[in-house]
Formats: sequence, structure tokens, C-alpha cells
Amino acid sequence: MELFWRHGYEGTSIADLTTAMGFTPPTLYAAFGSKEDLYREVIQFFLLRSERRRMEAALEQSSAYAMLRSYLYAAAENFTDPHTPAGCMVATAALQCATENQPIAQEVARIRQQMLLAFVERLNEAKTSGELPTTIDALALANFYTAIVQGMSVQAIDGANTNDLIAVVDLALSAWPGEKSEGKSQKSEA
Amino acid sequence: MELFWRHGYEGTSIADLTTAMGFTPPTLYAAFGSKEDLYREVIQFFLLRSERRRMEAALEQSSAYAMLRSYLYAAAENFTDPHTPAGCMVATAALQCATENQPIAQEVARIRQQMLLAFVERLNEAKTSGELPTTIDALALANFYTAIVQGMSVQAIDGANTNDLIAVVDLALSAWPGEKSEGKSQKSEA
DNA sequence: ATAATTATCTATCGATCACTAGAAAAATTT
DNA sequence: AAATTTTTCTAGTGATCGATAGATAATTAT
Repeated sequence: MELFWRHGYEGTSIADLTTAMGFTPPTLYAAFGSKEDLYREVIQFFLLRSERRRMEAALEQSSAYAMLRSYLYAAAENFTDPHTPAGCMVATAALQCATENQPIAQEVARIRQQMLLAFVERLNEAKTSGELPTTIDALALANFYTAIVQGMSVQAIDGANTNDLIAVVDLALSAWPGEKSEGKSQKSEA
Repeated sequence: MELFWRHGYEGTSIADLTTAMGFTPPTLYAAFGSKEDLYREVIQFFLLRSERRRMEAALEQSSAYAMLRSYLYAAAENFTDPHTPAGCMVATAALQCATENQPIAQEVARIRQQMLLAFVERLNEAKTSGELPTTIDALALANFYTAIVQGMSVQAIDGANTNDLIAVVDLALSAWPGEKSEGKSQKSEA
């Protein structure tokens, strides 16, 4: 996971993987089938380990604003965690790749769309509950906060630290077009 | 340029390039030296053709807010221009690559930093002129709008259209912490 | 027209790509 | 302990990677 995270799908070779894991190619192929299968498995592992945890904690918040704040602060921390490669493994993964690897790019893009849709659903709930004006375009708002997450991933890869990203998050939250009600277990402001 | 733009540095092979250009490898090497040299030349061409034009038009605006609006609207259009590959060739390029291509990644990252610094300078001018409160953190604000640009590039690659990105831009502009004075040749609102 | 130069070709270089057949070793079962 | 199964290894597959030597064709200079 760390190799794919840091170098991407095309930038990581079978030799890199087997060297890092301490065995030879046949063992890798017996265990994972192919490089593509392994990458898909790694992405799923990453999602369970990082992304899903982040999203589930965020969705527990009682307001959509608090959900976004929770998610974005967690992203700011995780993208700059010194124990893992910088950035997000899906937010900015496989954006450009060779034609033969297009299926990989599409799969990662599909996961990004799912992340977006989770935001859209939560924002629509907020419109129903009255937290957001019904005139708000939930998809546009979700695209905006998703863009922030993707931009944060780029900047983390470029060397930004946690505080840099928190400053970006605070500015993004200032664009929130509804009441800024608190969630039930909000984090402290930075 | 189109091949590198669409498939990235690692995703584009010499065979891809020579086939598209209609000659053989020795011709390419006689003309450009190496794949790496060619890529650098392509990036410079891209900057002159797209990025610099966008930035110079934006910097002509008389207010920092109008500059940002000009730049972001131009990006929304350019990133989704059907005549060119989606997204930006530098904003989201070479984020993950093999160890041996790290120099390429660093060069593109350096260009991203220059783009950021141009924003920072303009925002500091805005603080001097009184357009922005002196309490504003220009670097943080520049990081925020740069993140938006990078996120827009990701979303353009994922299939977003111009209006999708304009909606993101409008939300980003709503976070502007100063007076929203108009530039001398502003574009119409969407 | 001939000579010199430039440009492009064919054919290939060694290295590395993802991947695998078949043998050897380790673990498990009887 | 012997037989079976599973795992991992050595050693290599053909394909493609970026890049090049040497021949040929096209252009330019004399």
C-alpha cells in the first residue's frame, strides 16, 4: 500500500513490491493474481483503513456543517501524517495514465464519485432538516468541498504541513452557505 | 503536448510520441535530446500557451478579487475545453511517479509553487492597498484558491463540464474575506 | 552537377516491464 | 515417519521501455 500510495500504480513495479515485501514474484502472483488485482485490493484496504473511517466519523455528526468540518479536519491531519505517504490514495490517484491502464483510472474515479455522492446525500438531508436553504445546489456545494479535499491532497504531496491544510479548511468552511451549527462531538478550532 | 497532457509523463511512451508525430525515434532524439528534455520543453510551451496567458490577463485586473475571479473563470473554461485534454497540465501533473522520475515531479511541483507565489504577491499588494484587511494571511488565502484550482483540474479530468467548475468557482469566491470590488474589465457573472 | 551537410530511416541495444513454468523447500496430513 | 499438499524459489518468458549505431535519403552549398 505504501508503495502504491507514494508512487502510484504505474510508478510501482512488481520488483519494487516483491523487494519491499521480502519475497519473489511467483509468491505475489499466487497471493494476489495480478498487479491490477493487488492494486484493487490495496485500494479497498486503504478505504477501510482511512477513508471509510473518516467518512463514518463525519457522518455521525448531527449537522452537515459539523460533518464537513470533521471530515476536512481529519483529512488535513491524515494527508500530512508523517507515518504514511503524503496526500490521499484516491483523491488524486491515477489522474493520468497509459491507455492500457485506463480501467484502473476509471475504478479510482468511480470511488471519487461515490465520495462525492455521500456528500451530496448528506447536504440534501440538511436541506430537508432546514439546516441549509432549499435554494442551495447540493451537488455544486459537494463539488466545492470535494475540490478542496483534492486540492489538499495535491498540496500535501507538494510538502504542505497539517497547519497549512487546516488554514485551507477554515477558509473553505467560511463559504458554508447555511447556519454553522455544531455537531455533537466537534473538534476544537485550530 | 496532447499526449503528455492526457496520459502524463510515465503514461506516454516514445513509441506513442513518434507514432503520433509521424516519424521514428532517432528523429525525436535528434530534435529534443531525450524524453525528459522533450517533456520539459512541452511544459514550457504549455505555460506560454495557457497558464501564463491566464495569469497575465488576471494580473491586469485592478483588484485582487477581480484577478482571482478572472483567473478562476478562465481555468473553468480551459480545464473543460473540448479542444484540449481535460484538466491542467501542471496543477495535477506527476503527483505520483517512479523514483527515477522524481526530478520531473519536482520540476512540475516547482512550477506549482511559482503559481502560488504569484497569488501571494498579488494578495499582499491587496493588503497594502487596503482591499484586504492586514490581518489576512495571504499565504493561507493563496493556498485556498490554489487548492480550488487543483481540485477543479481533478474534477475536469473526472468529466466535469464548464458549468460544474463555474459553480465551484462561485462558491470559492464567496469565501473572499475582503471587499468584492470589480476589476477594470471584469467578465460577466455566470 | 557535384560535394557537403542535414534529416530520417532500419534495425537494434541492454534494461526493465508484468508474468510464469518447473524445481525445491516447507508445512500439513495420514 | 512417510506421503501429500502448499508455498516459495530459481530462472526464465516475450513484450516493451528509453535510447542509439550506422545506413540511406533528402536538402543545401559550392
